Amino acid sequence: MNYWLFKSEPSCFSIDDLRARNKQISCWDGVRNYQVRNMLRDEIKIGDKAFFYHSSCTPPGVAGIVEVVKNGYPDHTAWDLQSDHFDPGSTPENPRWYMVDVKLVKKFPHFVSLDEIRRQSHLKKMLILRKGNRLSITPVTKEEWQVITEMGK
DNA sequence: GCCAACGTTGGC
DNA sequence: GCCAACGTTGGC
Repeated sequence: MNYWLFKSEPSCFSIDDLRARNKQISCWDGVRNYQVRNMLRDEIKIGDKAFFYHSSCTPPGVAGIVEVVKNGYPDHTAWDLQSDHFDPGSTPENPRWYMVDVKLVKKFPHFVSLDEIRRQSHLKKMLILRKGNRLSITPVTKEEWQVITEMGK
């Protein structure tokens, strides 16, 4: 079982939006980066857990935990003309983009801000802290997982 | 295959 | 709104 960090802008899709969903399950759609696509298609599996990270907001940080409940499958928003993520290069016959389904495990009682993460010596190597990191999904080590989970209590 | 121009991300 | 950093695009 692997650990991940999933970024989302809360103005677009927040942890409370997920909580409001039927069964607190949602597809994680809209990824349009090949490296992250490969993770969604090949590496991220049912039972994996991920931090739900709020980006481009004040403050940014980890809002809670989700669990993967469906393995990678084609992201149909890519062939939806109405979607912001429409991509004419992707078709049902030859899908270019993938997504997984996630289910809310918990919203942290204590939101773990980026600032707190930065100040924690055990978290210095997190990819989220690397300048210029452009991946909306990044792997998380077991130690990082445990530290942040503890901070969220 | 190079690389300049452009677009996007995301913290501040 | 700024801007650094990176990915993508497209002409050559």
